[in-house]
Formats: sequence, structure tokens, C-alpha cells
Amino acid sequence: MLYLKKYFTEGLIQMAILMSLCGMRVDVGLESYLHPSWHEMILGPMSALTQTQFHNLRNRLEDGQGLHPKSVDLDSFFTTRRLLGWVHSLDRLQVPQVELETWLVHREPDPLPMGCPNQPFPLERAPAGVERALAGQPVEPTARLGNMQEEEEEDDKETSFSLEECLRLLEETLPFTEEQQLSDVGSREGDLDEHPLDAEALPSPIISTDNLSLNLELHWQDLFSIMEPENTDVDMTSFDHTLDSRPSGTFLGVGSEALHQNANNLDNGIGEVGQEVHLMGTPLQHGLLGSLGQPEQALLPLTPSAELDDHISAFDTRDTLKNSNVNTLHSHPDHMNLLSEDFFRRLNAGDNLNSFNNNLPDEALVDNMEGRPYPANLTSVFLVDNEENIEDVDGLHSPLSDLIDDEAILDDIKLLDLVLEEGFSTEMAARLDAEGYPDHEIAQEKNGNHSVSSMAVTEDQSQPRRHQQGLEDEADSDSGLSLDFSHSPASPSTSEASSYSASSSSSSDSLSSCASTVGRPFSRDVDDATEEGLFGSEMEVEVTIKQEEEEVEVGAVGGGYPEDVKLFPANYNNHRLVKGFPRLEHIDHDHTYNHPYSSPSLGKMPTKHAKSSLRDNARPYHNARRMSETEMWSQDEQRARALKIPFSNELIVNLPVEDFNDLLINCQLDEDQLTLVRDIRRRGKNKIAAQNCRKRKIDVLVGLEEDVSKLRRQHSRLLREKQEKLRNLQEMKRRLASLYQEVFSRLRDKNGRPLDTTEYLLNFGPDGSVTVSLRQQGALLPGAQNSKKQR
DNA sequence: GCCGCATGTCATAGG
DNA sequence: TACCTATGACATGCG
Repeated sequence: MLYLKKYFTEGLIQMAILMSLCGMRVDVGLESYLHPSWHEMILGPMSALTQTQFHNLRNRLEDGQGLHPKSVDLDSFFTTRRLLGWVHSLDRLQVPQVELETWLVHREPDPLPMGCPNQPFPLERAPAGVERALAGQPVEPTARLGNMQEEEEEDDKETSFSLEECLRLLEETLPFTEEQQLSDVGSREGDLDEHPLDAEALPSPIISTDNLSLNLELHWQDLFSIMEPENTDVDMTSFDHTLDSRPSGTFLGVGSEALHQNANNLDNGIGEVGQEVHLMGTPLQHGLLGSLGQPEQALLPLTPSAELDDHISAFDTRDTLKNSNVNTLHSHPDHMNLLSEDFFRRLNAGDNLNSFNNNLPDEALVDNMEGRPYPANLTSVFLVDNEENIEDVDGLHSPLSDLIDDEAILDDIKLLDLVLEEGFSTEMAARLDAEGYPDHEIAQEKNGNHSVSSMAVTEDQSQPRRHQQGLEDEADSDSGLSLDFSHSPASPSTSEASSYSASSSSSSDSLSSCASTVGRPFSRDVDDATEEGLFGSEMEVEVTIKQEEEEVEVGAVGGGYPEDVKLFPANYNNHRLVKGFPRLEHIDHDHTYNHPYSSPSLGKMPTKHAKSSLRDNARPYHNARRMSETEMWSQDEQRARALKIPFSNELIVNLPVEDFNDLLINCQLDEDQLTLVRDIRRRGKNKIAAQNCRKRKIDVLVGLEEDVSKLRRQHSRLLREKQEKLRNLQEMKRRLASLYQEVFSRLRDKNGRPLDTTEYLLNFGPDGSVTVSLRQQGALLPGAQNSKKQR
């Protein structure tokens, strides 16, 4: 009996110790049952240890007096404090989050002394239901926690825990590892149900009942329903501002922010905080949950003890690891020493920070984006996104990008726009519009050769599509290829034939009016060109004409050049304008009949043939100054002007032979003039022919290259097919050999023995029959007839 | 000065 | 036979 009583008594004592360890006040009056010596022996002089919170890190009292945390006088001390807190709480009525903020402000400047082992106020200020629930909870410490408590008791021989130790203990206790954090990348929100903080993953809570959870959840909901409309400001501005304005408020701020995170994740936050608090200890549990769970509780004078601060620190460290609020932590390096080295290292490591970034809540990201220093990986993330967006363009080369990248096209567009805007849109366009020129007439006039305008009309009538191409084409067609008159270089004959055949009467008219034409063979061109407008190269040449005219003073027959050169913008003489515009650039090298005043070099004696042809009529120009090619006249033009040829070179070149002959006859030219005119015609046609020839040659080369590429592709394809056929053939041979072997293996001689493959062979008949014969004799075995197989 | 390219020109063959 | 076209070859200018 005594044994049982002793056993029961000791069991009660042990239970009281455990309850005390859990933060519950245990007043079982052991003193009345125990002899003082026993009491001393059982509880020892360190009996206060039973009520010492192992998570109490700084056992110092507020007033600074050296009250030992294990002293039994602490009970009365905290009772007094609790009562004072009640009194102080009566004069305040504040919004919870404001209270939180005030709490932070008041705490930091002068950290309260530590060591409130059994600080009861959070518990007592907790809701009654919670308190009852807590008070009535069966104490079910897990083995792990028990071990931890034992360790803590051992460690508590020292006066306090360092935060590092607490963190270390936290990390050892929690199964929440970095890997698990990393595994949470991409699931920062809403996945906390699967978070390692789940009940399965956490150590079993000391106190865990459904009622408690329900009450806590209700309190959380009440809290968040109040805080929700304002929590954003509180969390993101007030807390940050508070933290920034103070040197050492990090963990409170972080903790608050972490609480906010939990507030945003209500469903998960309850479990997390609750379990976390359970793990960390009762004061924190009740302090946080009690105050946060009930708004009015937050009005309590949450005397910010260092104990609570440390709880929050530990809590926040844990939660910070979860939420990876790197920014806030990083903004307060003074408190970095409160973190474990591992965490610190990860915090400063770029690659690890990436994982933190991945875990960053949205608020933190926003915070980072507002200018706070954020990890480089965050930047890299954005950069990657941008690069991917760009890379998308580069990776998949879109036709549009190709088009945009084509500088030549852009230059062409720019130059074309410039030509249209500056060259034609202003003065000439207005002028032509005032003169009532229809579009096709404008296009004709841009050819700059009025003497052939009638034929040009015919040409345009025969090819109306050319007009539909707009002024650009007309301007381009007015290039120095002299194809503007003879049409496409690819089919000069056809175009010429069509135009000239259809315009024979027109040409006849022009011929009939030879007298008048002769009167101004070139000057009229000039006049027409200058008065009615030229484009691009013609304008450029026009200026050159005027300069040449002043210097050489060699006028055409009856020619008089108007001095309205300034009709055209000066930049039309700008050589750079033409650069990058192949068709206009080509004009620079065009020396001949393409336009009335194309300009080969005067001193240029092209070939021996040219020299021979020029010996009679081009010598006067030999003394002319050497000019740039853009300033030069066509040699034949020069010669024609020298010999007073009354036709334009275009007319000479492009007229049908009949009309040309009539022209020569009607104009009564002398021998030199006839020779020159014929040479001009010959060279002009040959020039066009040469251009066409070269174009064809290029086309042929391009076609050959394409053919080569096509043949190479075909060759590669044939090689692949050949290899595939060979592989198939090998496979067929292999299968045939296997089949042969299989068939042969099933054959037996008359004695029932397998046939020797070296002596016999199979013969496959055309009808599908298979016979066995001797290799040497080739005769059928008598007995083998039976083994004849029909395939 | 050399080189490549573009162009003009001549000679010539062929239609 | 005259004319035209195509083309090779050459010369020249330019970048």
C-alpha cells in the first residue's frame, strides 16, 4: 500500500513537473504532503526550474534587478505585473493592428529586461474559452519533446539560452528543411496545406484539441476580419516604416509581417502558428495567439518582454525561412547574427537566394520592386523573362523581324518617302495639280522626255498596270537604265515592240514635227524636265546639267536652258541620298541614254572602239575638266550636242527602225551626224542588251545555285534511302538465314537424325515448295521427300 | 596601289 | 542584207 501511495505521489509530482514545464501553473500544495527535506530533495533548490520556460532566452527582469529566474518570487512578480497590465489595458481602445504597431515601437528603443519565465499575462489575457481549453488540455508531451525538454533542462543549468541555440534547437526540432523549402518553389501561396508545418510533419503538439483549434481559428478569423481592410498598409508601410526608423526592430517587424502572411493564409496560418507556438512554448503561444486571436486582447499592455521578442524571433526565423522574407531580413543586417549561420549563408548566396525568391510572397516581391535591395536572382528572373520574350523573337525568326532587320528595305522605304515628300509632294505636286495633270500624265512627265510623251502615253495605255504601281514605280522606272522608255529590261523587245508598234502614228507625228523638234532637241527635254518635274536621278542630273552648261557652254541646237534649277531640293544632289537605294544608286553609274542628261565622264575614253568612234566628234570634250561621274554627261550625249544632233538619245535609241530611218531621212543629217546617230543607237541598244544579258546571267547563276542546292538535297536524300535499303536488305538476309536455319533444324533423315547443313541444302521451288538435296549431288534424298515442306 | 564590283562599250555570232 | 539580240572581252569608275 505504501508502495502504491508512494508511486502515486511520485506520479503526481512528475505530472506537476511536466505541467510546469508546459507553462501551466501548478499549485498542488506539495509542501503540505512532503516533508521540507523531501520537498527539497524532490524539487531541489532549483524547483523553479519546473516553471522555467526552456525557451526563455534572456532571464532578466524588467527592472533590472537580479531576480533569479528560478526564484519562487517570480510568481508574485508576475502576478503584480499581470494586474498592472490589466489596469493599463483599461484605458486603451485601439485597433488591433495599431496596437501591434505601437507595441513594436514601444519595445525597441529600450528592450525590456528578460526573464519572465512564467509570465502569465498572455495566458490570462487569452480568451476564456481558450484559457479553459488550454487549462483543461491533457498534457501529452511527445517523446521527442520530452527529450527536448530534458535537454533544455540540462541546458537550462545555464541562466539562459542564446538565440542561436534556440534557432539551432528549432531547426533540429522542425523537420522543415531547406530542401523542403526548395520544394515549395512555385507554391508560395495556397499550398501551405502541404507545407511541412502540417501536423504530420511537425512534432506532436503539446496541446492539441479540436476545441482549441476551433477557438483559435475563430479568433484568427475575428482578427483578420478586422485587420483585413487595413492590413496591407499596416504590414507594408507601417511595419516597414517602423523597422526602418528604428535600428533594431527586425524580428518584430518580420514577425508581424510573417503574421500577416499567416493572415493571408488563414487556413494554413492557424495550424502553423498554433503548432509553432506549441512547439516554441506556452507564452508565445498565448501571447501571440491570444493577442492576435482576439482583437480586444491586443489592447492589453503586451509588455514587450524580451521573452516574447525572442519567441517572435524564433517564430519569425522559422516563418521567415518559410516565407523567405529576405528583403526584410536583409534590410536589417544588425539582426542577422540572430540567424543561424546556415541561413545567413544561404541568405547571402545568390543561388540560394533564388530559392528564397521563389518562396518570396507577393508582398515581398512588391517590396523588392519598390526599390529595396533584392537578390540578384530576382533580377535574373526578370531578365530571363525579358530575354525569353526577346528570344522568342530571335529564336523563331519571324518574317516580320526579317523584314525589319533588312536595312536595305528600310533604307529604300526611307529614301522613297523622302523622295516622295521632298521631291514631288510640295512644289511639283502642287504645280502639276494646278495644271490639271492627271496621274498618268504626271507619270509621263516624270519620264522627263517630252519628245516621247506620246509614245509614253501609248506605252501606258498598253501597260496600264504600270500606272497602278504609283509614282514610286514611275520614279524608279525613270532610272538610268533607259528602261523607262523601253520598259522592262527583261523583255525589252516585247515592250518596245508593243509600244512602238502601237505608237507608230505617234512617232510619225513626232517625226512629222521634226522641224519643231529639231528646234529644241535637248532644251525641250530640259525644259520639260525642269518645268514638269523630275524625280531622283533626273533631278540630280538636272543640277549637273546646269553646272555643265555653265562651264562647257555647249548648248544643243537651239537649246536654251531655263535657270530654274532651284526648283528641286538641294539634297537631290546629295549623293548619300541615293546610297542604299539600289535602283537610284545605279543612276550614278548610268552614263548614257537612260535619261536625257546622263553623264559619262568627259575625259573618259572607254575603249579603243570608243576612241575610234570619238576621234571625229568627241574631241572637243577632251579638254573639258574631268568631272565626277554624276556630273558627267553621256558621251554620246556630248557628241550629239557637239554635232548638233536634233534628237534626244532616247529617241534615237528607242525608235523603231522604220521610224528611225524616216527620222534620219527627214532631218537631212550629214555623214558625221548619221554616223553618230547610228552609233548612238547601236551603243544604246547594246547597252540595254548588255544589261539584260548580265541580268540573265545572274539569273542563270542563281538558278544554277538553286539547282545545285536542290541536287545536293536530293543526293543526300538518295543516300539516306540507300542506307535504309541496305539496312533493310541486311535485315532480310538475316531473317532469311534464321528462317533457313530453323527450317533445316526441323528436318530429319530417315533415321530421325538432324540433317547436316554441310551435306544438304534446301531448294526453294517456284511454287513455294521446299525440297532437300545433297549439296554435291543435288539429288533429292529419298527419305527427304517426306520432309518436304510447303511454305 | 590593289581588288572587286558595276557599268559601258565593242566585236562578234546568231537569229 | 540590214537589223537586232546575246554575249564575251575590255576599259573605266568607285568604294
